[in-house]
Amino acid sequence: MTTPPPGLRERKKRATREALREAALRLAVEHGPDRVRVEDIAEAAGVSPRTYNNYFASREQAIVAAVTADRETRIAAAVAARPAGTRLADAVSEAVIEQYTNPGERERQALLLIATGTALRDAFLDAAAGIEAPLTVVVAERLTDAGVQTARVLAASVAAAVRIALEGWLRSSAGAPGVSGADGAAEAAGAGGPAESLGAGGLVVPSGSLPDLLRAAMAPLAPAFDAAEGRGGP
Amino acid sequence: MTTPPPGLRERKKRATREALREAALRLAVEHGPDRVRVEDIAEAAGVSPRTYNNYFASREQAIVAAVTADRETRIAAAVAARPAGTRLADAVSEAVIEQYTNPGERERQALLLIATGTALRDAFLDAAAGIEAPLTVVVAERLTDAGVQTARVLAASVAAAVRIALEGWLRSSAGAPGVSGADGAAEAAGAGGPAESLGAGGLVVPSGSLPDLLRAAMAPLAPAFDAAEGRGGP
DNA sequence: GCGCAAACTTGCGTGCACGCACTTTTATTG
DNA sequence: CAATAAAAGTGCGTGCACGCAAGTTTGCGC
Repeated sequence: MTTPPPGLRERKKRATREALREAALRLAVEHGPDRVRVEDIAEAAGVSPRTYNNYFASREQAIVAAVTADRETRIAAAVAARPAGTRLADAVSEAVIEQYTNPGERERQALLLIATGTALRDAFLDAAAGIEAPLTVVVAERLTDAGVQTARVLAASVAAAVRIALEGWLRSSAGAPGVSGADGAAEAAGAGGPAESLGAGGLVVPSGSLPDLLRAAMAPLAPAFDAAEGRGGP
Repeated sequence: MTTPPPGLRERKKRATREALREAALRLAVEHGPDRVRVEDIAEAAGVSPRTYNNYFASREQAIVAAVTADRETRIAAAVAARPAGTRLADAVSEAVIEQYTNPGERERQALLLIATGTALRDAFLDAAAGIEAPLTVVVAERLTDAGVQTARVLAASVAAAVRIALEGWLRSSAGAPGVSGADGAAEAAGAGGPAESLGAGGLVVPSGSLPDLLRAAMAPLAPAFDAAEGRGGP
């Protein structure tokens, strides 16, 4: 029903994607992230440069994908796997933390690489937004009463919280610009006054462990989940 | 204290930015969004093409900025203007709706233009994320007990809710791809099954008015704001 | 007024994203 | 198994984002 035979066509696609991912990561580690051209990655994967962009929309996405892989769908699956009676807020929170808790050695090396430059960092944070769509599906399943729109908002809020936690986690040696991790649009406003003072002052958890940061970031959303589930107080 | 004299340098910058914005919008309306090159916009604003990118990171940003302008900072100001006793959730919600409720004729024309293509739509939604930083500041002011991290998450959630509302609002004639409006990262997951069925079924508010959509999108977050404020039940 | 330092602009060059048209490969149907 | 449809890969051309290293303007202290 799900995948009778995966189909030869599909296998080739996945193989190509994985080849590109790994080639991108390997070359980036070997020569430094800025000294790798798309042409090199494509060649290392045995494919045309043009084909590269059929798989990844930006150069950084390929590198980041080597770490991200299909984390999003696994999070959704992990949420769906929790028993039906559990508090949705807990189910989501634990599923997310569980999937972001990896002692993988290769991933740690990749993350070190990602933390070096702004471009890769942004791509990594953008990739984290990928959990929104799968999360919306599973959340909507449990919130049949509240409507799809509520599920959308809650899933997006979780994605935002994850992004914030990751931002805080990556903020170690490099000076992060400000509060928001969004693209240049914020700068266009020209306000640029008090935001820095917030970003600069490290009042909150200088650099705690990632699970703790994730838990702390998602905690404020729990009441919203409870209300959507119909749980009044406790 | 805020702006003793704005300074001649700053005035020129703002003038250049505005010239670029308006030139971009005018040319896009005249010749269609895809038939305007950066070179044309720069020339119309009397500036070098290279300088254009010193003000806007992408071609679409300039066009969108003509509508967005400094809406973000006005939202923050509107929140700060509410009396201190009001429920924070209401203050934020009303401030946002207030700033997105404009019967401006020129803006309506621009939004019609924006809705035509995918690129402009995405840029517009991205620009909406610009409210996050200013919102974080004002929310953090009122939530001194809960900590800055909570303010960050709540502000980001509001920004996400606004994005979702705008997505739903723009979904009229053009077929939107799915649930998430994020960039191509979601597609990389390969899940792509149930998400479409959610996006396709227009169960929730076929195309209500924007204020209603915004209100509905932000409503699920109200319990989170209440809890952060220390308000137990009501 | 004078000159200095910082900020803004600009030309140039590089790599990249992506539309279009075309070839090659895979899947399906009679 | 052949014919045909669908989909992925590829070459090419265009416009764009952005780093770098000048050139130019603005602000400020003397």
